[in-house]
Amino acid sequence: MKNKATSLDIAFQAGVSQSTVSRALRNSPLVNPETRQKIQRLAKELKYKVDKNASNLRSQHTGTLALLLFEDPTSDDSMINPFFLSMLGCITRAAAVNGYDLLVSFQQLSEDWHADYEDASKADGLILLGYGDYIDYAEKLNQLKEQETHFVRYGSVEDGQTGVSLGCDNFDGGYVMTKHLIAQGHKSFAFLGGADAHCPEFQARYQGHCKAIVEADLPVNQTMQIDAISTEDSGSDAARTLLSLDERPDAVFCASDMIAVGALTQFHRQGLSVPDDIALAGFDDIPVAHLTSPQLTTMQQNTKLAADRLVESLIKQIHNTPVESALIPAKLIVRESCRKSN
Amino acid sequence: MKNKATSLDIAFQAGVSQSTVSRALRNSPLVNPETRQKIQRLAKELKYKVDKNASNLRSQHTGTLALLLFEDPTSDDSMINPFFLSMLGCITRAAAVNGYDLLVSFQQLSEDWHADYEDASKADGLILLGYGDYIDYAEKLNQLKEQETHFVRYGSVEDGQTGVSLGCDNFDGGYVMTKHLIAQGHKSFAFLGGADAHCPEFQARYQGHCKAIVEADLPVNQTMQIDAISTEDSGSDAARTLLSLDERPDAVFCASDMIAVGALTQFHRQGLSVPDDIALAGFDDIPVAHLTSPQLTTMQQNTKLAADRLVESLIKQIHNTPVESALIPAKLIVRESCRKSN
DNA sequence: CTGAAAGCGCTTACAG
DNA sequence: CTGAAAGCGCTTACAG
Repeated sequence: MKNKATSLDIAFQAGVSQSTVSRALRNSPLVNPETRQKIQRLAKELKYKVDKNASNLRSQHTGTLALLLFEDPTSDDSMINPFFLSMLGCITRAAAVNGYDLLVSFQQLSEDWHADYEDASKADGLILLGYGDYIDYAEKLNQLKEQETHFVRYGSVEDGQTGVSLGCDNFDGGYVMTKHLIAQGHKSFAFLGGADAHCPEFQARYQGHCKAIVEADLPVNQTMQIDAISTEDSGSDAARTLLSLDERPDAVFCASDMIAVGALTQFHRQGLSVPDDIALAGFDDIPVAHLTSPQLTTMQQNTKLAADRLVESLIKQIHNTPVESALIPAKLIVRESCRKSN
Repeated sequence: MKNKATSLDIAFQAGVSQSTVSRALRNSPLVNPETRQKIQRLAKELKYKVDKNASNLRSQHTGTLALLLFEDPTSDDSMINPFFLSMLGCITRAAAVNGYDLLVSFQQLSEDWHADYEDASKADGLILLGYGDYIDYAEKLNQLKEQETHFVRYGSVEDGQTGVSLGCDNFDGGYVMTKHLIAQGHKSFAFLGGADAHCPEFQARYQGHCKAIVEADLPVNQTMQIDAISTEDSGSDAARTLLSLDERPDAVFCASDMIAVGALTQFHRQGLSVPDDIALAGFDDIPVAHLTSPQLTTMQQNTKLAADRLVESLIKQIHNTPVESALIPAKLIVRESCRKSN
């Protein structure tokens, strides 16, 4: 980039002041239409672009949003959870549509994330995305709040949380899926996925799952809840643990599709047929879910809708419009992996 | 963000000049170690962060890289090609490792991309990623060059291209895969994917494919090359067209895994068994490739390696170190979809 | 509607 | 090793 044109160059050529150039370029009504047109034409000719650093510095906002993606430290380094990848894609688009740039950052690499972004005047607001230990990061949310940083979180939505969160209605999702499983005639169940406060999203799915079982007067078997994080390997391990137990459930509900995919591989490896020997359900509806064999029945999270809401909510906060946390419903997608087993 | 601390606040509390604070914070050797420590401690206490806009404006560089992702306008709006999604993830990481921020942008939304980023002083350099009509965009590359914008492109690598490109060795990839198919005993082939200059990557894969066939003294059948873009639907359509022809090939080589996945679905729908009735191979090794049934034999593009190289090359250019275009080899991943059919 | 001037918060010669 | 000063390229009161 040599000899970049500045607003002064344009002012000189247009025979007006630099202030007028600045106004004309931002379509201020305070400028004569003819002057404006002349200036805008000149700007195009000179390939002039407003220097963002200068304008941001002066006006004290950035026109960019930052997306902080947390990753489970145990997850495979080279592979990002496809669900978040999909969210990332949709958020990028939503930000662009609203005229914001998007700064993307992975947060395994910096412990100081809570301060890094807005403090550095890089972004007007933050989108927080990812699994990760909720208990660890609840405190950082308080710091963000204290600094009056604008942020939205995608994740579990509960009363008393700091800041605004959007998230899938995990409890209802777990409930709906389990009702479906019961309606298919299944009577005993396993749940693959961590189900404690460290991972409140999975926990809510589990609680919804249990509610449906109890409502159907079926027994909840605690030993059938096996921890797993959202990776194929972890799902596979959990499935192996499950199959080593004395009894085998009719249906296995996995806290995420990644877990389900891992479990499916394990079931096949041990000679079990899905859904004939054992039914299998996931959560998320990631792109692979309809490509596995059998195709996976799952609860769909609408990533495009979620991304739009996230960006909208953040921009409202930036404009000081009050916003509230909200739940986004998940949708049951019935495919092949849960057909009645007898 | 209220009352944000500035370097002046620190200078005042430390009893030194603002210049010294600036130097101390950037670890300049020109500052007394004790003074430096005092200043750095103070900065931490006050949660001070350097204002990027101000420092970028003054020093005339941004510390950020911009990733421009082109998309095939025909592709499904809500779904980004998983191969590029994976690249996006790896590039984000690679940028972070090198101390750069990453601005992500989808380029269906702006025709003016060639000017938008570096000109606006948003980024020190550009990474160009995506399929898209090469002929359309070759000219824009010239504009970038003319403006002395730093950029790297991921895509086809050919002599006489403007700027520096990194890319998979598509020709060799097509060749290696086809040799494998031949070694499995297959004698007649179809190729699913566009094979003209608008999509030079697919074209190169096709040319490598043909070379292997010719070398084996087998006939190349032009009617068996069926256009497709890299989506499931397009692959499925191409497979349908293929099956409507008079003869059926032993093996189908798809220009991408997405095409292969679509083709697989179509074959199953028409009652064909893969690989027993027809062998199927892909290209990319996207995450679903090992989850289909049968698992897909494919040529793997190492996205992590590619991302590292892309970022490295761009940073070198920013530092005015000369860099060259280069090819990254693809790796044959043999799975189940190509076993000999008899 | 327009211009002159201040100033956003830094970095970096320059002088000591 | 340190400080005073200039200046990056804008936006925005302020005065006309």
